[in-house]
Amino acid sequence: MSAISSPDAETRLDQAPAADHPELRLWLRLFTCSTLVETTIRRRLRAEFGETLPRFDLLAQLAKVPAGLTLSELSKRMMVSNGNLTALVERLVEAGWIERQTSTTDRRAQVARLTPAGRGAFRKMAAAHERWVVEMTGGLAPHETEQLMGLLAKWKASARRALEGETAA
Amino acid sequence: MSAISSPDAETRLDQAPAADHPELRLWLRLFTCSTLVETTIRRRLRAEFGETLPRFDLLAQLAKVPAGLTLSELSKRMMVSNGNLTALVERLVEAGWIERQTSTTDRRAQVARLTPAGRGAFRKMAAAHERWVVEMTGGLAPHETEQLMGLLAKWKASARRALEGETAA
DNA sequence: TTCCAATCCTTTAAGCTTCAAACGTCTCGA
DNA sequence: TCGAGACGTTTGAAGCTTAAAGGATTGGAA
Repeated sequence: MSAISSPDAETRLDQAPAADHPELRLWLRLFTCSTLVETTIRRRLRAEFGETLPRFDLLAQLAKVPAGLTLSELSKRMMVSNGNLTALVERLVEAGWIERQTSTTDRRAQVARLTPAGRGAFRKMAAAHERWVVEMTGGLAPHETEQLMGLLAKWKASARRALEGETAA
Repeated sequence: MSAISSPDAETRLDQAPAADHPELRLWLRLFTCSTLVETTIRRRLRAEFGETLPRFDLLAQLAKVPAGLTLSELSKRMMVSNGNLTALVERLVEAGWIERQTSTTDRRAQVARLTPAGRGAFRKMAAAHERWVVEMTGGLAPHETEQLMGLLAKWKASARRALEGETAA
């Protein structure tokens, strides 16, 4: 996480801002926002629950699907690579938060599922997590939240469109 | 941070709304946006230049300050921990992109500075980086970009306010 | 001057992350 | 029914990340 800067081809010594493209400034600002909130959540999760964000995220995904999810499905939803999950799941199994077993219908697939202990632990964390997010977003009026949702949706669509046919290029 | 590593055609990530607080949905959407753009930049940096985002980010910071920066100053600007920089700087020195020397005024401090080779390499990457960002933001009209900038600024301020006196709590 | 707290950096341990390669399993068509 | 290719997962190498502990240096107070 970091503050990505701009080309700044001339490396002016005087004024820092530099007349970057508005798109670049927007990306930088989004990134800063995201990092700020994410870092805070990460730090508090560690301090108050001794957990990491990836672990919390995995529990959250499973909490939504009592029947469990395959690792592939999990990796898609969490937007991380497949290889990433193997160790993460392993650690959560060790902790007793989740259980893992080979799918009954496809012996290639591993299905992960919350244990009762895991569900309980997650509930406490989720409540705190929600408090934190609400607190950090408190400065926005409802209509602003609404507006932001719309604009971000548009951006997301735009970015995805730009990604289509990437390999074809 | 990536799920897009293999362009699997379909990306049905947004599933059940789950009637959460609007703040939670907003945070989730911001995070998705940020991850989407970041992952793309990361992947392309690797594919086209064989570089990572942290390395690019560090070069970008130094490109703005020809006289160089101490590692502490760098860690603040990049929003990463101090310990993080030691190895990162070491690798960039090895690559020949930057040079490092003990500060002449404070023998505790290490000052990092771009080499000419590093500056050249950075310029090429920065140009591509800017193209990518502009491309992904292309779907937004100028007035929408403006609006988004304002709302994100407000959010950032709100989050920072929530963080004040965190230790005092 | 002497001493001590603050500052700067490095090291360490643990965990997260990716990509690429490898392995087992499944599906489907010949 | 057999084989090719697709799919789900694991492994390995490399790098990023943090918190915490430790060493060097500085600057100011007694």
